Amino acid sequence: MRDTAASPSPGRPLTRKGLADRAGCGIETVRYYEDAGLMPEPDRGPNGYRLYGEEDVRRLGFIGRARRLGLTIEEVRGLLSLVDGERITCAEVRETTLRHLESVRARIAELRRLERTLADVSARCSGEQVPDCAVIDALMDG
Amino acid sequence: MRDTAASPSPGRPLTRKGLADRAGCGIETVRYYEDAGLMPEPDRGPNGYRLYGEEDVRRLGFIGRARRLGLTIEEVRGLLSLVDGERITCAEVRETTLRHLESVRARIAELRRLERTLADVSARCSGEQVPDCAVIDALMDG
DNA sequence: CCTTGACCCTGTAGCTGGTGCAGACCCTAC
DNA sequence: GTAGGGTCTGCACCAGCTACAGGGTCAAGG
Repeated sequence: MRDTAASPSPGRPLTRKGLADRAGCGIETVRYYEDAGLMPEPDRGPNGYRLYGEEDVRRLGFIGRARRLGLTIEEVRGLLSLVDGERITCAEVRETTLRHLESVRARIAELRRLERTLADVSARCSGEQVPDCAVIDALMDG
Repeated sequence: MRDTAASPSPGRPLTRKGLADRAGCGIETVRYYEDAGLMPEPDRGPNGYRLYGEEDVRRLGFIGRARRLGLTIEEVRGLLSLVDGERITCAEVRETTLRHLESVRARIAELRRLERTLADVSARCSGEQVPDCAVIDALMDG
């Protein structure tokens, strides 16, 4: 792992909201990822408050970016276990990524078929104020 | 509504499974749509069994096709209330359809951006058995 | 007549990926 | 001292189903 120029972990620890803000997610989401085992159990202050460091910001950012790329929680968990285990290889990561790329392409193809159907069906619709519609007929008698 | 050449409603009523099979969905789904108010409360036989007719087959088929086109339950409910109210106009249906078409196109555009990002990121991946991966770096330090 | 197996009924819990709320505590500033 | 923010926990909720438990019913076969 490359080190960022920022301060190392226990400079001044972040609260849950601080972490959430830094990573651009909600505080409940942090807890959810913790429950789901994607984020480790953090240290606690004397008042029981969670304390986070820069590592957590990076990790939560990783999760967020992966999720925004559409990876499932399980896929993210897989990548994180590679990272955590230090036994990460580029080949393994590539496999997850390409598999996901395939599924994205499949979803695009599916949506394009859908788009055509919707365009076709709505083109047959006169759009007038009449109680008779080709869309409804198509759906009812399809 | 156009009449189909099939037998009218109470020829020999269908059971829940019969209806589900005809419409190509599971029997639990039928109950779910009933609870959700998309399907009407059916008549019951003396044993309390639900009894369905051809109208129900058509309606459930309508719901299934609309769902397969990606309409939400709420959108389907909207269309059905137009159908039920008999005050259906082509213009109203067209509006739902076009709005949905827009959202499908937006999803396609979003997925295409995603596809490019994934393709880019995986192209930077050597795919070798080395403990260092451009994908992970991109996600960690993005 | 009895059993087997398929079906039906209801209520309820689970799934994914969070979001939000209640009720309690804590901490800081004014 | 009190107002406001923050934090803690546990829980319920969203879509859109799916599945299971624990019972009842029914038709066919032996």
